[in-house]
Amino acid sequence: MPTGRAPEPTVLRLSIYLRCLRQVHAEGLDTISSAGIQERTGITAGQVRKDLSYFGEFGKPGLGYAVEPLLTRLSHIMQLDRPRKVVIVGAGNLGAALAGYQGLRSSIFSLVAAFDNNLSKIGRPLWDVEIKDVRELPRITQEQGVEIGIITTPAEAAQGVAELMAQGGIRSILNFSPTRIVSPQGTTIRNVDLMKELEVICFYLPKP
Amino acid sequence: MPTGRAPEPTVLRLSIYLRCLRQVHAEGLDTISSAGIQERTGITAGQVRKDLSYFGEFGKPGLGYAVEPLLTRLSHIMQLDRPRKVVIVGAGNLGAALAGYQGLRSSIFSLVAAFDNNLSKIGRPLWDVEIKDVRELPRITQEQGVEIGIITTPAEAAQGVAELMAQGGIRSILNFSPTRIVSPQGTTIRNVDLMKELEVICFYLPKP
DNA sequence: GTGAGCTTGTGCTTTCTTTCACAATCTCCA
DNA sequence: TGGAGATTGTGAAAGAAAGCACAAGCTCAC
Ligand SMILES: NC(=O)c1ccc[n+]([C@@H]2O[C@H](COP(=O)([O-])OP(=O)(O)OC[C@H]3O[C@@H](n4cnc5c(N)ncnc54)[C@H](O)[C@@H]3O)[C@@H](O)[C@H]2O)c1
Ligand SMILES: NC(=O)c1ccc[n+]([C@@H]2O[C@H](COP(=O)([O-])OP(=O)(O)OC[C@H]3O[C@@H](n4cnc5c(N)ncnc54)[C@H](O)[C@@H]3O)[C@@H](O)[C@H]2O)c1
Repeated sequence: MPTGRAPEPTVLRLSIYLRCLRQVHAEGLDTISSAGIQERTGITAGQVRKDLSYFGEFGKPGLGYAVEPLLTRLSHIMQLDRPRKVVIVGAGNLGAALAGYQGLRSSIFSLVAAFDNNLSKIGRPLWDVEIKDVRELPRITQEQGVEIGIITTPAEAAQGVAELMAQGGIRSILNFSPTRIVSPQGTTIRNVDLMKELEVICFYLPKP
Repeated sequence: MPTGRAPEPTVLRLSIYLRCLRQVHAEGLDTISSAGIQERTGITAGQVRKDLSYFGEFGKPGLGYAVEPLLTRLSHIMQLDRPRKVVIVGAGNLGAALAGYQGLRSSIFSLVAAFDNNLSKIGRPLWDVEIKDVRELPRITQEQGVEIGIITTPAEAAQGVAELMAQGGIRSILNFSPTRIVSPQGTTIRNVDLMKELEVICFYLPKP
Protein backbone atom coordinates (compact mmCIF):
# COMPACT_ATOMS: atom_id res chain seq x y z
CA MET A 1 0.00 0.00 0.00
CA PRO A 2 1.18 3.58 -0.64
CA THR A 3 2.99 4.31 2.58
CA GLY A 4 4.80 7.59 2.39
CA ARG A 5 6.76 8.50 -0.71
CA ALA A 6 8.58 6.33 -3.21
CA PRO A 7 12.38 6.37 -3.24
CA GLU A 8 14.01 8.11 -6.18
CA PRO A 9 15.44 4.93 -7.72
CA THR A 10 11.89 3.65 -7.91
CA VAL A 11 10.74 6.73 -9.78
CA LEU A 12 13.55 6.30 -12.27
CA ARG A 13 12.43 2.76 -12.90
CA LEU A 14 8.81 3.78 -13.29
CA SER A 15 9.81 5.46 -16.51
CA ILE A 16 11.34 2.21 -17.68
CA TYR A 17 8.22 0.25 -16.83
CA LEU A 18 6.21 2.75 -18.77
CA ARG A 19 8.31 2.28 -21.87
CA CYS A 20 8.10 -1.47 -21.49
CA LEU A 21 4.34 -1.35 -21.09
CA ARG A 22 3.90 0.85 -24.13
CA GLN A 23 5.78 -1.68 -26.17
CA VAL A 24 3.91 -4.63 -24.72
CA HIS A 25 0.67 -2.83 -25.40
CA ALA A 26 1.67 -2.18 -28.97
CA GLU A 27 2.33 -5.88 -29.30
CA GLY A 28 -1.27 -6.47 -28.36
CA LEU A 29 -0.73 -8.27 -25.07
CA ASP A 30 -3.35 -7.71 -22.40
CA THR A 31 -1.44 -8.77 -19.33
CA ILE A 32 2.15 -9.09 -18.22
CA SER A 33 3.69 -10.57 -15.11
CA SER A 34 6.52 -9.11 -13.07
CA ALA A 35 8.63 -11.95 -14.47
CA GLY A 36 7.71 -10.82 -17.98
CA ILE A 37 8.80 -7.29 -17.14
CA GLN A 38 12.06 -8.63 -15.80
CA GLU A 39 12.68 -10.42 -19.07
CA ARG A 40 12.25 -7.25 -21.06
CA THR A 41 13.85 -4.71 -18.79
CA GLY A 42 16.39 -6.63 -16.77
CA ILE A 43 14.83 -5.35 -13.57
CA THR A 44 14.25 -8.09 -11.03
CA ALA A 45 10.67 -9.33 -10.71
CA GLY A 46 10.70 -8.74 -6.97
CA GLN A 47 11.93 -5.23 -7.52
CA VAL A 48 9.16 -4.58 -10.02
CA ARG A 49 6.51 -5.71 -7.57
CA LYS A 50 7.95 -3.69 -4.76
CA ASP A 51 8.22 -0.58 -6.91
CA LEU A 52 4.62 -0.80 -8.04
CA SER A 53 3.44 -1.53 -4.52
CA TYR A 54 4.52 1.94 -3.47
CA PHE A 55 1.64 3.30 -5.47
CA GLY A 56 -1.09 0.74 -5.02
CA GLU A 57 -2.11 -2.79 -5.86
CA PHE A 58 -2.26 -3.16 -9.59
CA GLY A 59 -1.84 -6.86 -10.19
CA LYS A 60 -3.89 -10.00 -9.92
CA PRO A 61 -2.24 -13.04 -8.35
CA GLY A 62 -1.97 -15.89 -10.80
CA LEU A 63 -2.35 -13.58 -13.77
CA GLY A 64 -0.10 -10.56 -13.56
CA TYR A 65 -0.79 -6.94 -14.44
CA ALA A 66 -3.42 -5.77 -16.90
CA VAL A 67 -1.36 -3.76 -19.37
CA GLU A 68 -3.68 -0.96 -20.33
CA PRO A 69 -4.94 -0.04 -16.87
CA LEU A 70 -1.42 -0.13 -15.49
CA LEU A 71 -0.25 2.08 -18.33
CA THR A 72 -2.95 4.56 -17.49
CA ARG A 73 -2.26 4.50 -13.79
CA LEU A 74 1.50 4.86 -14.16
CA SER A 75 1.10 7.68 -16.64
CA HIS A 76 -1.04 9.44 -14.12
CA ILE A 77 1.39 8.84 -11.30
CA MET A 78 4.26 10.16 -13.40
CA GLN A 79 2.06 13.10 -14.38
CA LEU A 80 2.40 12.12 -17.99
CA ASP A 81 -1.30 12.10 -18.63
CA ARG A 82 -1.57 15.60 -19.94
CA PRO A 83 0.50 17.60 -22.41
CA ARG A 84 3.51 19.52 -21.16
CA LYS A 85 5.05 22.44 -22.95
CA VAL A 86 8.81 22.54 -23.31
CA VAL A 87 11.36 25.11 -24.40
CA ILE A 88 15.00 24.69 -25.30
CA VAL A 89 17.61 27.35 -24.63
CA GLY A 90 20.83 27.19 -26.62
CA ALA A 91 20.18 26.43 -30.26
CA GLY A 92 23.55 24.83 -30.90
CA ASN A 93 24.43 21.30 -31.88
CA LEU A 94 22.87 19.52 -28.97
CA GLY A 95 19.92 21.85 -28.75
CA ALA A 96 19.17 21.25 -32.42
CA ALA A 97 19.38 17.48 -32.03
CA LEU A 98 16.99 17.54 -29.11
CA ALA A 99 14.66 19.96 -30.84
CA GLY A 100 14.42 17.57 -33.76
CA TYR A 101 13.77 14.54 -31.63
CA GLN A 102 10.31 13.13 -32.12
CA GLY A 103 10.06 12.19 -28.46
CA LEU A 104 9.65 15.91 -27.88
CA ARG A 105 6.76 16.07 -30.31
CA SER A 106 4.83 13.21 -28.82
CA SER A 107 1.37 13.36 -27.38
CA ILE A 108 2.95 14.18 -24.04
CA PHE A 109 5.55 16.82 -24.78
CA SER A 110 5.38 19.69 -27.18
CA LEU A 111 8.23 21.98 -28.06
CA VAL A 112 6.99 25.53 -28.00
CA ALA A 113 10.10 27.54 -28.79
CA ALA A 114 13.87 27.60 -28.88
CA PHE A 115 15.96 30.48 -27.59
CA ASP A 116 19.47 31.75 -28.15
CA ASN A 117 21.44 34.91 -27.53
CA ASN A 118 23.33 34.81 -30.79
CA LEU A 119 21.93 37.49 -33.07
CA SER A 120 22.76 35.52 -36.18
CA LYS A 121 20.58 32.65 -34.98
CA ILE A 122 17.64 34.63 -33.65
CA GLY A 123 14.77 34.69 -36.10
CA ARG A 124 15.88 31.58 -37.91
CA PRO A 125 13.82 28.41 -37.89
CA LEU A 126 14.90 25.36 -35.93
CA TRP A 127 12.86 22.48 -37.26
CA ASP A 128 9.32 23.70 -36.81
CA VAL A 129 9.87 26.46 -34.29
CA GLU A 130 11.54 29.83 -34.52
CA ILE A 131 14.64 30.70 -32.57
CA LYS A 132 13.78 33.60 -30.31
CA ASP A 133 15.83 36.05 -28.31
CA VAL A 134 16.51 34.58 -24.90
CA ARG A 135 15.52 37.90 -23.33
CA GLU A 136 11.96 37.22 -24.40
CA LEU A 137 11.93 33.91 -22.60
CA PRO A 138 10.18 34.96 -19.38
CA ARG A 139 7.38 36.66 -21.23
CA ILE A 140 6.80 33.86 -23.72
CA THR A 141 6.96 30.98 -21.28
CA GLN A 142 4.69 32.87 -18.93
CA GLU A 143 2.15 33.51 -21.67
CA GLN A 144 2.20 29.99 -22.99
CA GLY A 145 2.27 28.21 -19.66
CA VAL A 146 5.51 26.37 -20.35
CA GLU A 147 6.42 24.00 -17.54
CA ILE A 148 9.71 22.44 -18.62
CA GLY A 149 12.96 24.02 -19.75
CA ILE A 150 15.96 22.39 -21.34
CA ILE A 151 19.36 24.06 -21.11
CA THR A 152 21.87 23.40 -23.87
CA THR A 153 24.01 26.49 -23.60
CA PRO A 154 27.67 26.60 -22.65
CA ALA A 155 28.26 26.12 -18.92
CA GLU A 156 28.90 29.80 -18.22
CA ALA A 157 25.42 30.76 -19.34
CA ALA A 158 23.51 28.02 -17.54
CA GLN A 159 22.92 29.71 -14.21
CA GLY A 160 21.59 32.85 -15.82
CA VAL A 161 19.33 30.90 -18.11
CA ALA A 162 17.95 28.91 -15.18
CA GLU A 163 17.06 32.13 -13.44
CA LEU A 164 15.32 33.48 -16.51
CA MET A 165 13.37 30.25 -16.69
CA ALA A 166 12.31 30.49 -13.08
CA GLN A 167 11.21 34.03 -13.77
CA GLY A 168 9.14 32.73 -16.67
CA GLY A 169 7.28 30.34 -14.42
CA ILE A 170 9.17 27.19 -15.38
CA ARG A 171 9.25 24.69 -12.59
CA SER A 172 11.44 21.88 -13.89
CA ILE A 173 14.73 22.17 -15.72
CA LEU A 174 16.81 19.62 -17.54
CA ASN A 175 20.39 20.86 -17.72
CA PHE A 176 22.83 19.46 -20.26
CA SER A 177 25.65 21.84 -19.57
CA PRO A 178 28.46 20.48 -17.45
CA THR A 179 28.06 22.73 -14.47
CA ARG A 180 26.22 22.89 -11.22
CA ILE A 181 23.25 25.18 -11.19
CA VAL A 182 22.00 26.58 -7.93
CA SER A 183 18.24 26.01 -8.15
CA PRO A 184 16.27 29.19 -8.22
CA GLN A 185 13.55 29.15 -5.59
CA GLY A 186 10.80 26.71 -6.47
CA THR A 187 12.47 24.89 -9.36
CA THR A 188 13.70 21.34 -9.68
CA ILE A 189 16.82 20.70 -11.70
CA ARG A 190 18.05 17.48 -13.22
CA ASN A 191 21.49 17.35 -14.70
CA VAL A 192 22.45 15.18 -17.61
CA ASP A 193 26.18 14.93 -17.81
CA LEU A 194 27.33 13.23 -20.97
CA MET A 195 31.05 13.69 -20.42
CA LYS A 196 30.66 12.13 -17.01
CA GLU A 197 29.21 9.01 -18.58
CA LEU A 198 32.10 8.84 -20.99
CA GLU A 199 34.64 9.22 -18.23
CA VAL A 200 32.97 6.68 -16.01
CA ILE A 201 33.08 4.17 -18.82
CA CYS A 202 36.85 4.53 -18.82
CA PHE A 203 37.03 3.59 -15.19
CA TYR A 204 35.37 0.33 -16.04
CA LEU A 205 37.60 -0.36 -19.01
CA PRO A 206 39.52 -3.57 -18.43
CA LYS A 207 42.70 -2.71 -16.58
CA PRO A 208 45.77 -3.63 -18.60
CA MET B 1 43.16 3.12 2.60
CA PRO B 2 42.16 1.25 -0.57
CA THR B 3 40.14 -1.57 0.97
CA GLY B 4 38.44 -3.57 -1.74
CA ARG B 5 36.59 -1.73 -4.47
CA ALA B 6 34.89 1.63 -4.53
CA PRO B 7 31.10 1.75 -4.75
CA GLU B 8 29.64 2.90 -8.04
CA PRO B 9 28.19 6.15 -6.67
CA THR B 10 31.71 7.05 -5.67
CA VAL B 11 33.03 6.45 -9.17
CA LEU B 12 30.34 8.69 -10.59
CA ARG B 13 31.40 11.43 -8.23
CA LEU B 14 35.05 10.98 -9.09
CA SER B 15 34.27 12.36 -12.50
CA ILE B 16 32.72 15.41 -10.88
CA TYR B 17 35.76 15.96 -8.67
CA LEU B 18 37.92 15.77 -11.73
CA ARG B 19 35.96 18.46 -13.47
CA CYS B 20 36.08 20.60 -10.37
CA LEU B 21 39.82 20.12 -10.02
CA ARG B 22 40.47 21.01 -13.64
CA GLN B 23 38.66 24.24 -13.13
CA VAL B 24 40.36 25.01 -9.85
CA HIS B 25 43.68 24.26 -11.49
CA ALA B 26 42.87 26.59 -14.36
CA GLU B 27 42.15 29.26 -11.79
CA GLY B 28 45.68 28.85 -10.55
CA LEU B 29 44.93 27.52 -7.08
CA ASP B 30 47.42 25.07 -5.63
CA THR B 31 45.33 23.45 -2.94
CA ILE B 32 41.69 22.92 -2.16
CA SER B 33 39.97 21.54 0.91
CA SER B 34 37.07 19.13 0.97
CA ALA B 35 34.98 22.07 2.11
CA GLY B 36 36.11 23.97 -0.97
CA ILE B 37 35.03 21.09 -3.16
CA GLN B 38 31.68 21.03 -1.45
CA GLU B 39 31.22 24.68 -2.23
CA ARG B 40 31.82 24.12 -5.92
CA THR B 41 30.12 20.80 -6.47
CA GLY B 42 27.45 20.59 -3.83
CA ILE B 43 28.86 17.28 -2.64
CA THR B 44 29.26 17.10 1.12
CA ALA B 45 32.79 17.57 2.44
CA GLY B 46 32.57 14.33 4.40
CA GLN B 47 31.45 12.50 1.33
CA VAL B 48 34.35 13.91 -0.63
CA ARG B 49 36.86 12.72 1.92
CA LYS B 50 35.34 9.29 2.15
CA ASP B 51 35.23 8.92 -1.62
CA LEU B 52 38.86 9.85 -2.00
CA SER B 53 39.85 7.61 0.88
CA TYR B 54 38.80 4.58 -1.15
CA PHE B 55 41.80 5.16 -3.33
CA GLY B 56 44.45 6.40 -0.97
CA GLU B 57 45.44 9.29 1.22
CA PHE B 58 45.76 12.37 -0.89
CA GLY B 59 45.31 15.24 1.50
CA LYS B 60 47.27 16.98 4.17
CA PRO B 61 45.51 17.82 7.44
CA GLY B 62 45.33 21.52 8.02
CA LEU B 63 45.89 22.28 4.36
CA GLY B 64 43.67 20.25 2.08
CA TYR B 65 44.47 18.58 -1.20
CA ALA B 66 47.25 19.62 -3.56
CA VAL B 67 45.37 20.24 -6.77
CA GLU B 68 47.80 19.10 -9.42
CA PRO B 69 48.90 15.84 -7.82
CA LEU B 70 45.32 14.93 -7.03
CA LEU B 71 44.33 15.68 -10.60
CA THR B 72 47.04 13.35 -11.81
CA ARG B 73 46.15 10.61 -9.38
CA LEU B 74 42.44 10.76 -10.09
CA SER B 75 43.03 10.80 -13.82
CA HIS B 76 45.08 7.69 -13.40
CA ILE B 77 42.48 5.98 -11.26
CA MET B 78 39.76 6.80 -13.77
CA GLN B 79 42.11 5.58 -16.52
CA LEU B 80 41.92 8.97 -18.14
CA ASP B 81 45.66 9.37 -18.33
CA ARG B 82 46.08 8.10 -21.82
CA PRO B 83 44.20 8.74 -25.06
CA ARG B 84 41.16 6.62 -25.87
CA LYS B 85 39.80 6.10 -29.33
CA VAL B 86 36.07 6.41 -29.83
CA VAL B 87 33.64 5.63 -32.63
CA ILE B 88 30.05 6.68 -33.09
CA VAL B 89 27.49 4.51 -34.82
CA GLY B 90 24.39 6.20 -36.17
CA ALA B 91 25.19 9.45 -37.91
CA GLY B 92 21.82 11.03 -37.30
CA ASN B 93 20.91 14.10 -35.29
CA LEU B 94 22.25 13.01 -31.98
CA GLY B 95 25.26 11.26 -33.46
CA ALA B 96 26.19 14.41 -35.33
CA ALA B 97 25.86 16.57 -32.21
CA LEU B 98 28.09 14.26 -30.23
CA ALA B 99 30.58 13.95 -33.06
CA GLY B 100 30.92 17.71 -33.13
CA TYR B 101 31.37 18.04 -29.42
CA GLN B 102 34.81 19.25 -28.48
CA GLY B 103 34.85 17.07 -25.39
CA LEU B 104 35.32 14.21 -27.79
CA ARG B 105 38.35 15.88 -29.34
CA SER B 106 40.11 16.57 -26.10
CA SER B 107 43.47 15.27 -25.10
CA ILE B 108 41.74 12.24 -23.64
CA PHE B 109 39.26 11.16 -26.27
CA SER B 110 39.63 11.12 -30.00
CA LEU B 111 36.90 10.36 -32.46
CA VAL B 112 38.22 7.97 -35.06
CA ALA B 113 35.22 7.35 -37.26
CA ALA B 114 31.46 7.46 -37.56
CA PHE B 115 29.37 4.66 -39.03
CA ASP B 116 25.94 4.36 -40.54
CA ASN B 117 24.02 1.87 -42.64
CA ASN B 118 22.29 4.46 -44.79
CA LEU B 119 23.88 4.43 -48.22
CA SER B 120 23.18 8.09 -48.80
CA LYS B 121 25.22 8.98 -45.71
CA ILE B 122 28.12 6.61 -46.19
CA GLY B 123 31.13 8.37 -47.68
CA ARG B 124 30.04 11.80 -46.57
CA PRO B 125 32.01 13.78 -44.01
CA LEU B 126 30.74 14.30 -40.49
CA TRP B 127 32.79 17.14 -39.05
CA ASP B 128 36.33 15.92 -39.51
CA VAL B 129 35.72 12.22 -39.99
CA GLU B 130 34.16 10.24 -42.78
CA ILE B 131 30.96 8.27 -42.34
CA LYS B 132 31.76 4.65 -43.03
CA ASP B 133 29.68 1.59 -43.71
CA VAL B 134 28.77 -0.03 -40.43
CA ARG B 135 29.77 -3.40 -41.85
CA GLU B 136 33.35 -2.25 -41.84
CA LEU B 137 33.21 -1.46 -38.16
CA PRO B 138 34.79 -4.63 -36.77
CA ARG B 139 37.74 -4.41 -39.11
CA ILE B 140 38.38 -0.71 -38.58
CA THR B 141 38.02 -0.68 -34.82
CA GLN B 142 40.20 -3.75 -34.59
CA GLU B 143 42.92 -2.17 -36.72
CA GLN B 144 42.84 1.14 -34.91
CA GLY B 145 42.54 -0.22 -31.41
CA VAL B 146 39.30 1.57 -30.64
CA GLU B 147 38.15 1.01 -27.07
CA ILE B 148 34.91 2.93 -26.76
CA GLY B 149 31.78 2.83 -28.87
CA ILE B 150 28.83 5.18 -28.83
CA ILE B 151 25.47 4.01 -30.14
CA THR B 152 23.09 6.61 -31.56
CA THR B 153 21.02 4.44 -33.84
CA PRO B 154 17.31 3.74 -33.51
CA ALA B 155 16.50 1.23 -30.77
CA GLU B 156 15.93 -1.68 -33.14
CA ALA B 157 19.49 -1.54 -34.40
CA ALA B 158 21.22 -1.18 -31.05
CA GLN B 159 21.68 -4.83 -30.12
CA GLY B 160 23.18 -5.68 -33.49
CA VAL B 161 25.52 -2.73 -33.37
CA ALA B 162 26.68 -3.69 -29.88
CA GLU B 163 27.55 -7.13 -31.14
CA LEU B 164 29.49 -5.71 -34.06
CA MET B 165 31.37 -3.52 -31.62
CA ALA B 166 32.22 -6.47 -29.40
CA GLN B 167 33.45 -8.26 -32.48
CA GLY B 168 35.64 -5.29 -33.27
CA GLY B 169 37.31 -5.45 -29.88
CA ILE B 170 35.41 -2.62 -28.23
CA ARG B 171 35.11 -3.10 -24.53
CA SER B 172 32.93 -0.25 -23.37
CA ILE B 173 29.76 1.03 -24.95
CA LEU B 174 27.70 4.12 -24.31
CA ASN B 175 24.18 3.55 -25.56
CA PHE B 176 21.84 6.45 -26.26
CA SER B 177 19.05 4.45 -27.80
CA PRO B 178 16.08 3.80 -25.56
CA THR B 179 16.39 0.06 -25.31
CA ARG B 180 18.05 -2.56 -23.21
CA ILE B 181 21.08 -4.14 -24.76
CA VAL B 182 22.19 -7.55 -23.62
CA SER B 183 25.93 -7.10 -23.14
CA PRO B 184 27.99 -9.17 -25.48
CA GLN B 185 30.56 -11.21 -23.59
CA GLY B 186 33.29 -9.03 -22.18
CA THR B 187 31.73 -5.62 -22.75
CA THR B 188 30.43 -3.02 -20.34
CA ILE B 189 27.41 -1.00 -21.33
CA ARG B 190 26.18 2.27 -19.95
CA ASN B 191 22.84 3.57 -20.99
CA VAL B 192 21.97 7.22 -21.28
CA ASP B 193 18.26 7.62 -21.47
CA LEU B 194 17.24 11.15 -22.27
CA MET B 195 13.52 10.54 -22.48
CA LYS B 196 13.65 8.96 -19.06
CA GLU B 197 15.12 12.13 -17.64
CA LEU B 198 12.36 14.16 -19.21
CA GLU B 199 9.68 11.86 -17.86
CA VAL B 200 11.16 11.78 -14.40
CA ILE B 201 11.14 15.55 -14.33
CA CYS B 202 7.38 15.42 -14.79
CA PHE B 203 7.00 13.26 -11.73
CA TYR B 204 8.62 15.99 -9.72
CA LEU B 205 6.54 18.75 -11.26
CA PRO B 206 4.52 20.44 -8.53
CA LYS B 207 1.27 18.54 -8.12
CA PRO B 208 -1.70 20.76 -8.90
C1' DG C 1 -16.61 -27.20 -8.42
C1' DT C 2 -11.98 -28.25 -7.44
C1' DG C 3 -7.16 -28.61 -7.28
C1' DA C 4 -2.73 -27.72 -9.62
C1' DG C 5 -0.14 -24.03 -10.88
C1' DC C 6 1.09 -19.28 -11.15
C1' DT C 7 1.80 -14.75 -9.47
C1' DT C 8 1.10 -11.04 -6.34
C1' DG C 9 2.09 -8.10 -2.12
C1' DT C 10 4.91 -7.64 1.72
C1' DG C 11 7.53 -8.31 6.17
C1' DC C 12 12.11 -9.59 7.19
C1' DT C 13 17.00 -9.81 6.15
C1' DT C 14 20.96 -8.42 3.92
C1' DT C 15 23.67 -5.28 1.54
C1' DC C 16 25.01 -0.88 0.15
C1' DT C 17 25.54 4.40 1.11
C1' DT C 18 25.68 8.32 3.62
C1' DT C 19 26.29 10.89 7.65
C1' DC C 20 28.53 11.94 11.88
C1' DA C 21 32.04 13.01 14.95
C1' DC C 22 36.66 13.17 16.58
C1' DA C 23 41.60 11.85 17.30
C1' DA C 24 45.51 12.64 14.67
C1' DT C 25 48.16 15.55 11.87
C1' DC C 26 49.90 19.43 9.58
C1' DT C 27 50.57 24.64 8.89
C1' DC C 28 51.90 29.03 9.98
C1' DC C 29 52.57 33.01 12.53
C1' DA C 30 54.35 35.19 16.61
C1' DT D 1 59.91 26.98 18.67
C1' DG D 2 55.24 26.45 20.24
C1' DG D 3 50.52 26.71 20.15
C1' DA D 4 46.19 28.09 17.83
C1' DG D 5 43.65 26.87 14.02
C1' DA D 6 42.41 24.11 10.14
C1' DT D 7 41.53 19.89 7.85
C1' DT D 8 42.17 15.10 7.06
C1' DG D 9 41.04 9.95 7.41
C1' DT D 10 38.02 6.75 9.33
C1' DG D 11 35.40 3.90 12.53
C1' DA D 12 30.79 3.59 14.17
C1' DA D 13 25.84 4.65 13.52
C1' DA D 14 22.05 5.71 10.82
C1' DG D 15 19.52 5.44 6.78
C1' DA D 16 18.18 3.73 2.18
C1' DA D 17 17.64 0.25 -1.16
C1' DA D 18 17.59 -4.44 -2.84
C1' DG D 19 16.87 -9.27 -2.33
C1' DC D 20 14.35 -13.07 -0.38
C1' DA D 21 10.74 -16.06 0.76
C1' DC D 22 6.22 -17.29 1.41
C1' DA D 23 1.22 -16.91 2.69
C1' DA D 24 -2.64 -15.53 0.23
C1' DG D 25 -5.22 -15.14 -3.86
C1' DC D 26 -6.55 -15.82 -8.50
C1' DT D 27 -7.13 -18.73 -12.85
C1' DC D 28 -8.17 -22.28 -15.71
C1' DA D 29 -8.66 -26.88 -17.29
C1' DC D 30 -11.01 -30.76 -16.43
N1 LIG E 1 27.19 18.67 -28.35
C1 LIG E 1 27.23 17.66 -27.54
O1 LIG E 1 27.12 16.55 -27.98
C2 LIG E 1 27.39 17.82 -26.08
C3 LIG E 1 27.79 16.74 -25.31
C4 LIG E 1 27.93 16.89 -23.93
C5 LIG E 1 27.66 18.12 -23.35
N2 LIG E 1 27.29 19.15 -24.11
C6 LIG E 1 27.01 20.43 -23.47
O2 LIG E 1 25.83 20.97 -23.99
C7 LIG E 1 25.97 22.37 -24.13
C8 LIG E 1 25.73 22.74 -25.58
O3 LIG E 1 26.64 22.07 -26.40
P1 LIG E 1 26.67 22.35 -27.94
O4 LIG E 1 27.64 21.42 -28.54
O5 LIG E 1 25.29 22.36 -28.49
O6 LIG E 1 27.28 23.81 -27.99
P2 LIG E 1 27.06 24.91 -29.11
O7 LIG E 1 28.13 25.91 -28.96
O8 LIG E 1 26.86 24.25 -30.42
O9 LIG E 1 25.68 25.58 -28.71
C9 LIG E 1 25.51 26.45 -27.64
C10 LIG E 1 24.45 27.46 -28.02
O10 LIG E 1 24.11 28.24 -26.88
C11 LIG E 1 23.99 29.59 -27.28
N3 LIG E 1 24.16 30.45 -26.12
C12 LIG E 1 25.31 30.84 -25.52
N4 LIG E 1 25.05 31.63 -24.46
C13 LIG E 1 23.72 31.76 -24.40
C14 LIG E 1 22.84 32.47 -23.54
N5 LIG E 1 23.30 33.18 -22.49
N6 LIG E 1 21.52 32.37 -23.76
C15 LIG E 1 21.05 31.64 -24.79
N7 LIG E 1 21.82 30.96 -25.63
C16 LIG E 1 23.15 31.01 -25.44
C17 LIG E 1 25.04 29.76 -28.33
O11 LIG E 1 24.74 30.88 -29.15
C18 LIG E 1 24.95 28.45 -29.08
O12 LIG E 1 23.99 28.51 -30.10
C19 LIG E 1 27.37 22.70 -23.65
O13 LIG E 1 27.29 23.09 -22.31
C20 LIG E 1 28.09 21.41 -23.76
O14 LIG E 1 29.13 21.30 -22.82
C21 LIG E 1 27.14 19.03 -25.47
N1 LIG F 1 17.94 13.18 -31.18
C1 LIG F 1 17.84 13.24 -29.88
O1 LIG F 1 17.93 14.30 -29.32
C2 LIG F 1 17.60 12.02 -29.07
C3 LIG F 1 17.12 12.16 -27.77
C4 LIG F 1 16.91 11.01 -27.01
C5 LIG F 1 17.19 9.77 -27.55
N2 LIG F 1 17.62 9.68 -28.80
C6 LIG F 1 17.89 8.35 -29.33
O2 LIG F 1 19.11 8.36 -30.02
C7 LIG F 1 19.02 7.57 -31.18
C8 LIG F 1 19.34 8.40 -32.39
O3 LIG F 1 18.47 9.50 -32.47
P1 LIG F 1 18.53 10.50 -33.68
O4 LIG F 1 17.56 11.57 -33.42
O5 LIG F 1 19.93 10.87 -33.95
O6 LIG F 1 17.95 9.59 -34.86
P2 LIG F 1 18.26 9.71 -36.41
O7 LIG F 1 17.20 8.98 -37.12
O8 LIG F 1 18.53 11.12 -36.75
O9 LIG F 1 19.64 8.93 -36.58
C9 LIG F 1 19.75 7.55 -36.53
C10 LIG F 1 20.85 7.15 -37.49
O10 LIG F 1 21.14 5.77 -37.33
C11 LIG F 1 21.34 5.19 -38.61
N3 LIG F 1 21.11 3.75 -38.51
C12 LIG F 1 19.95 3.06 -38.47
N4 LIG F 1 20.17 1.76 -38.40
C13 LIG F 1 21.51 1.59 -38.36
C14 LIG F 1 22.35 0.45 -38.29
N5 LIG F 1 21.86 -0.78 -38.19
N6 LIG F 1 23.68 0.65 -38.29
C15 LIG F 1 24.18 1.88 -38.40
N7 LIG F 1 23.45 2.99 -38.45
C16 LIG F 1 22.11 2.85 -38.45
C17 LIG F 1 20.34 5.89 -39.48
O11 LIG F 1 20.71 5.80 -40.83
C18 LIG F 1 20.45 7.32 -38.95
O12 LIG F 1 21.45 8.03 -39.63
C19 LIG F 1 17.61 7.01 -31.21
O13 LIG F 1 17.61 5.75 -30.62
C20 LIG F 1 16.86 7.98 -30.33
O14 LIG F 1 15.76 7.34 -29.71
C21 LIG F 1 17.84 10.78 -29.57
